[in-house]
Amino acid sequence: MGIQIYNTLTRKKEPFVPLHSGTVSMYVCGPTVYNYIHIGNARPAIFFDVVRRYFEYRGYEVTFIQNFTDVDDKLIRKAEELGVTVLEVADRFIRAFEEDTQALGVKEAHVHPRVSNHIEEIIDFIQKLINKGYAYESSGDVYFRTEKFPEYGKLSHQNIEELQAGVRIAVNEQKDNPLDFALWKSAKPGEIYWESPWGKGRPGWHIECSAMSMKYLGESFDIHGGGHDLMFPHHENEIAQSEALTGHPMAKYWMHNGYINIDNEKMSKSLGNFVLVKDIREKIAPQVLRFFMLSAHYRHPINFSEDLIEQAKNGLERIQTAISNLRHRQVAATSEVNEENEKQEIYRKKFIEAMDNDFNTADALAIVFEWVRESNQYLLGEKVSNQGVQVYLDLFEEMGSVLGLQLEPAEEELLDQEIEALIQERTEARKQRNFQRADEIRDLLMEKGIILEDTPQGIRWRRK
RNA sequence: GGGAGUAUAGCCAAGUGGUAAGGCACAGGUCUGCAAAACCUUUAUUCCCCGGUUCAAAUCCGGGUACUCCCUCCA
Repeated sequence: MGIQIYNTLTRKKEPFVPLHSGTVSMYVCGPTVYNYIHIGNARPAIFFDVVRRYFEYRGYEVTFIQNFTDVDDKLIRKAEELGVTVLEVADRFIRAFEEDTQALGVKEAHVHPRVSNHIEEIIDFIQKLINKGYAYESSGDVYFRTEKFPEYGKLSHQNIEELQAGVRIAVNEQKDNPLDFALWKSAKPGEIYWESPWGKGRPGWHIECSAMSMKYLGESFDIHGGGHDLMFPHHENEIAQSEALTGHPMAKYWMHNGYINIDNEKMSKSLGNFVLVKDIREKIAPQVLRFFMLSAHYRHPINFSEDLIEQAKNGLERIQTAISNLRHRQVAATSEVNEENEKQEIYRKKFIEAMDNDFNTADALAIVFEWVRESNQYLLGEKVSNQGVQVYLDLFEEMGSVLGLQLEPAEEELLDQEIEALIQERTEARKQRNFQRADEIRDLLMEKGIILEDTPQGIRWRRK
């Protein structure tokens, strides 16, 4: 079957056929860097990272571009607030973005183009649109003439008449038509600006993605991704700009991820319920957040609450425990019999089948859990070999790396001597069937956050 | 007004024509000195409601109901 992708443009799942055999070019709308990212920003970051990893896993050479919007109204306001320049604000929050996404296990994009570094390309793009009659200058601003582009609305499946009827914004006198959107905005006094044929100003929001994707990926590329809310008007406008200029489809597949609600409510400034990644990282392991995000289909909305995070945490722990069970047995395993390869192949196929189906990470995780059961059952059997254990570990590693999940428990740091001594003492006590003392020690260590387990292969411990 | 989406067990969540995955929680059992971990078993005659198509529907069609999002900056 191969990889199937749900394409917003056609509203159907389609087989993925790359523009250029063996390669995938993708562009994902990145954040406006005026603040720390919240968990709503984390969803596309994590999800499209999985898309990228999966393509790589399937042998494609991927070029992954994600922009930073570093010039816009929100940045200008923030800069005033902080008494620094717009670009200093951007630098600061780009660093924060990198820290947060790195913690979430997101691989770095190949290029993170910034608007402020691409003004020349943007001006050039706009000039060409004007030359072709798709844009017009109006007292220092430049607008895109939407009625010149008959396909306007094809992505969000709305037609121009209905859009016009629904326009809620105050009519801007500069525009010929309320649906026209800004390509270039003239600078107000004191604002950051660049020189242009239309005077001092800065790019409108949508043009950056058209200009920068074209620069790095060409006039047509494979996949354009972003949040569901960007579908209209942002992506619609990108299509209008790019396709008006080039006459070719901008992207072949458009992918949109669903929203995150907090306790069943939309995240919004007025409700004050924004959850920042940097804050949540202090309370829950980033891996748990990542696991949580991947436990539902990317196009469905998900709800965020403490209770659901707790569920995710416990689920992830089941997988990690299975792996440490394998590690624990690895040294002791003796039998040389290994009949697990066939089983591994079956589960690998199931995993690929799940991911092929429009990146169904929820299904893929279900396969990981089935592998957990297989693994635990294996360890229960008579014939456990190091080779067999390795077969289980290998597929865990393989699936984990596609999902970007660190399934292997973190390297256990050494216990301090006092605790080491207590464990020793307890082992002795158990030998002498002094269970009272043994239980005492176990309780004591439990208070220190260390869980002791007695296994046929000897005692083992883990942190709570 | 226009567009899009969601409704599946206590909770989360796949499945989109062939007779309900997986996880969390809960209960019983096995193992254990007791635990933990693990394994086994049980847990939705049924997928928001009402009609229809079909040998067969959670899945398709029609009509409702509820909730969410977009059309204004937004992931």
